[in-house]
Amino acid sequence: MPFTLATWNINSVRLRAGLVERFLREEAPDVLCLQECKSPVDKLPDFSALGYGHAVARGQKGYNGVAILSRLPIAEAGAEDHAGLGHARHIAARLENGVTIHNHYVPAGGDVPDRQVNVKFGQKLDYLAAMRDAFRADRPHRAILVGDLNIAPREDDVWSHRQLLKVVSHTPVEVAALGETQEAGAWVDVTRADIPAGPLYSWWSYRSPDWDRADKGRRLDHVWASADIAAAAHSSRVLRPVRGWDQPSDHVPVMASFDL
Amino acid sequence: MPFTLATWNINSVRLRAGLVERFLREEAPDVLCLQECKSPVDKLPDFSALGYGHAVARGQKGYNGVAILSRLPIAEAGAEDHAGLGHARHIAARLENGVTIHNHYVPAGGDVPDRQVNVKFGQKLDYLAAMRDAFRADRPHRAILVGDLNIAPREDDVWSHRQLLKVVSHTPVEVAALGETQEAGAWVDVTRADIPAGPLYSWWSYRSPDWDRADKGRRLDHVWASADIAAAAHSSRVLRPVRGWDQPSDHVPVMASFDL
DNA sequence: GGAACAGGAG
DNA sequence: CTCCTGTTCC
Repeated sequence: MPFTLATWNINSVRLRAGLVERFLREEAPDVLCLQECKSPVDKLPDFSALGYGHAVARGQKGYNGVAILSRLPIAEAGAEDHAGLGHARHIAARLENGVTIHNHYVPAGGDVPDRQVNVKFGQKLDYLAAMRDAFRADRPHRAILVGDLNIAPREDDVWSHRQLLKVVSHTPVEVAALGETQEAGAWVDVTRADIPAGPLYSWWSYRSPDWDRADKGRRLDHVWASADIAAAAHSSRVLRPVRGWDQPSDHVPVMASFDL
Repeated sequence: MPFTLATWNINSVRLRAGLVERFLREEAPDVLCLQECKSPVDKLPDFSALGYGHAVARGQKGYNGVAILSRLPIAEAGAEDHAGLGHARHIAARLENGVTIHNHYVPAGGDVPDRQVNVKFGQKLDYLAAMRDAFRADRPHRAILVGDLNIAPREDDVWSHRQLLKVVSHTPVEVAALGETQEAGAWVDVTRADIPAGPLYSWWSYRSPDWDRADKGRRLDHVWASADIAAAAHSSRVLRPVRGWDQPSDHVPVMASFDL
């Protein structure tokens, strides 16, 4: 059975509940994974009227927060606190079709790409290492991993490879860490399998007013599939126009479909 | 020559520049006095395109701030720091027709109506005493005093006289202080001269979502005239519907006309 | 640039 | 409840 899935760093789900509604109405994915909800779980907006009667979430007061909204029943849910940060950065749901969805919000990592002087950068690397170790211990099957991984791994995932080599999100040490994580789970980058080459961004800073023309984007949001179901993936999309909606998130949704 | 005047505590003039515009278009007073502009003077919105080419203002960063917008030329402006609080709470303008307009934002006075335990209450009484002394020293002529005086003096100026007797804005000590100030300048309460009896409110708390139905208002905003021109006043109005505008101030405009 | 929080004020 | 000012974080 085919299904479609989306991931979106919403940057406050309560402030942008209207945008989420619009997206759900227009695109109607079977599953939407959100990051940076910035809301306690008991204050999350309710999207069940739009058909998303199945949901799991982890939240904290002003930061982080992840949620999975689903039109399909959720058989089981789980969450992990990778690297013991005490942050709401991961939630997982197994659907009744046997597919497990992991929704991650990897730490942004601060400004300075040096764990000696910037603890947040260390936490980011630790988080990625914890993910890696988990996949080594328990090889994912029939699994999809999505989220804001806060790393743009490829040269064509950023507007300027050279200018971003020392900028957190595109440094070689981060790209290597993400590569290890991906390899540990034998994850296939579904977006890049479908759209193999060329500039592709899912995030544009708020600091540039003319984001569309300047186009200084990065591909921070990802859809990965475990090797056994990767061939079922198709129709990947990065919904750039959403960045132009009223009062937008700085991230746009990334989607994929699976014939399972 | 007849002219109309309005006073309005706008609670951030930059946030509500659109409401001010709407009010100026719909009511077109010759003079609008604003309080709680909450803006440095150099960042005030410009209303000259609507015909208010004459303006004087005093501002400070996040608090207080008063302004007089006028369609008529301003001959002279002045300001006083009553009670030496260092706040932008008063500005005056003499129009070319010889009328002097005083625009006041009297301190709110905090929660506890006791100057021994609440310095803000003492400041409020001191401010009113300083106004009183100024009027004793210099009896106003051809003058109009408007503003948010933060006192509802009469029983029918509040939704419940009994329930507000110990609430700052309607305590006997404040009402007495306001009375002394009024008497010192022989000021006539123009609004109550025109609308002699019955409930009349210019402010409804934000804290009650259903302000209109509950109607727990207070008349905190006033238009006074010096005795020599009081007879020229007429057509007083309190623009209650403005409280229902989108993103409103908690105060509404109070207006009066003068045939001078 | 934008959103969260805390703290002060109304 | 809704401002403003800071601070932190992305």
